[in-house]
Amino acid sequence: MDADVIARLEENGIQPSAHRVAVAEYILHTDGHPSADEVWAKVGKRLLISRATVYNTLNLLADKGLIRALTLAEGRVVFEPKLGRHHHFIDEQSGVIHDVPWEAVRVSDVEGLEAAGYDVREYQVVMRGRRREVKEPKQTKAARRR
Amino acid sequence: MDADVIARLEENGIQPSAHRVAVAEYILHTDGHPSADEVWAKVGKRLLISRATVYNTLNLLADKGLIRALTLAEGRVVFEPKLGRHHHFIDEQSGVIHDVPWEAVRVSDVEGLEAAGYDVREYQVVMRGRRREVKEPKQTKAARRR
DNA sequence: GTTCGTGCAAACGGTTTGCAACAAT
DNA sequence: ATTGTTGCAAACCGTTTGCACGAAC
Repeated sequence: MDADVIARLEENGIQPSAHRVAVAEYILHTDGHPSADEVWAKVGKRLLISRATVYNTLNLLADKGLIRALTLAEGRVVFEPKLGRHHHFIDEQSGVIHDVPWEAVRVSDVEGLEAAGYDVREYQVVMRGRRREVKEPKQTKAARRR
Repeated sequence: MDADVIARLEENGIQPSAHRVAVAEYILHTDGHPSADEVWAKVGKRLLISRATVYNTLNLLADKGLIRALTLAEGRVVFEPKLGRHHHFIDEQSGVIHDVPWEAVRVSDVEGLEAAGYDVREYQVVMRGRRREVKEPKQTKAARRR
């Protein structure tokens, strides 16, 4: 169950302690964008773990590139398992962040900024608005995934 | 000098007290992206003003749509005078935010997300990387403006 | 017994809030 | 007098840090 998670930790030079594995298991398998406190609330149900350990572990995972830290909404950092490039859509009412597939939006001419002195290492489109209900669960799911 | 600023405040139903005019004058004329504390440091040199008043005023201006609050970097909110649409480039070393002209990058197919249940009200491209020095000041300036 | 990870509580930094003083109408 | 604005300090909240305990090699 956590064999693959342990493997990933070790590959990245992280000692797979029980606590770290628990945090990593949760954050690597979520498709949401939980804050550190939310991770703590969830993982803390299964074993005794302090906020500090959760924060430290998440930062460690982020440093090693296993997950990504996002600061899109105000006042808090959220984490997501690092899966390829994608864009983000933020529901203005609920604050919920949705992943938008890379191919769903096309961005062009970013290379053109090179000449103006901008070495763009990464970029994404950040969208804000409202999320509507959609009839077909297939569509919704496909858009939500990745 | 502050006649136009006062006018803009009144147009938006904001009573133009001396303190509010001072804050508004500063934030509306900057082309940077100062945090509330930075605004306080600057405005505080000219008149006695408390942090609370600066924070309250900036939030008020943001609520009324005169300026925009951004949370791109972690741990702090920065403000910018609301001038049309543009993108943002964040220097990963310094944290400095640069405005990138709307036309410099083209984004297409955002409308296509409508069908997937996303009512996109606004969007922008957020880029991260490193800012290089550029020989021609003309180029640099043009890219930085707006 | 040295090294590393953890829990706890305190510290921290940016932001907000409560409240009494103070305009201005 | 009522209404709204300000300064100050305290509260707040997410996050980090210091430290002593404990497990593992």
